[in-house]
Amino acid sequence: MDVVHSTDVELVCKCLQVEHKTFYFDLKENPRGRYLKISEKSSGSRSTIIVPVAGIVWFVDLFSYYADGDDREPSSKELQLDNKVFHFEVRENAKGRFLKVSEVSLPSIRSTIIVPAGNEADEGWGAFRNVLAEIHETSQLIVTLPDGSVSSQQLSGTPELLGNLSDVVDTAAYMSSRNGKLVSQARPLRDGATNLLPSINHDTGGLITARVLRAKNKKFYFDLGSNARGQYLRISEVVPYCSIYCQHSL
DNA sequence: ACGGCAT
Repeated sequence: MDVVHSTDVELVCKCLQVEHKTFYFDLKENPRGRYLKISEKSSGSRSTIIVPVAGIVWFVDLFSYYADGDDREPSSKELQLDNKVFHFEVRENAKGRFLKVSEVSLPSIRSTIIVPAGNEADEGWGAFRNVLAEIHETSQLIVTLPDGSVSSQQLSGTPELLGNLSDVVDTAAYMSSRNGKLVSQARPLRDGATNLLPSINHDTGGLITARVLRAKNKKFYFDLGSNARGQYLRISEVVPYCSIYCQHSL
């Protein structure tokens, strides 16, 4: 199924357990752009839809609509993006209510995931919406630079900063070990987090102080390096595998 | 601990 020798870079990965199902969210990037791969795994079987990055915010909106469901029966929705159409449809069977999300891309390739409604506001559709919203926010924090130069980005009003921070750091670790290119770091507004970031001093030609960041049970190493293509920041993490993140977060 | 969809 999956292409083993993929050149696509993983920017963010999250997973969500709903009832007996596990959903995997992978924000990836290749030269054509970014996309979100959403997979569901249930007792061996697995299905996947691919959402172009521009569609994530619409998915947040649509899942909000279904999760916040007022009294009347929610209607089916369609979302057209690039060359695909996504169909959203609420159904019910003996096991409960669920949302069927189908992707149809031409010529006639269809894939579907089934998202259980869940029993409370913060599970099922609501939890799904929250994960999508986090990924959307994180995607905006991550900037990949084609020329390998360092830049920092001033952001304001970012909630849940530490959660987003570790996502960004994971990305940086992956990208710098892969091709030596750089990922800019968002500057958190929360004091505790700000102090842990490497400092980039533009007055001294972008000198970076190496540091170690501990977040939860993870450890990240920040090191400044340089090669023929310029200066870069290497950020290493002890356990860089997506599947292990998911196990930890469950 | 499911399992839906639909080929």
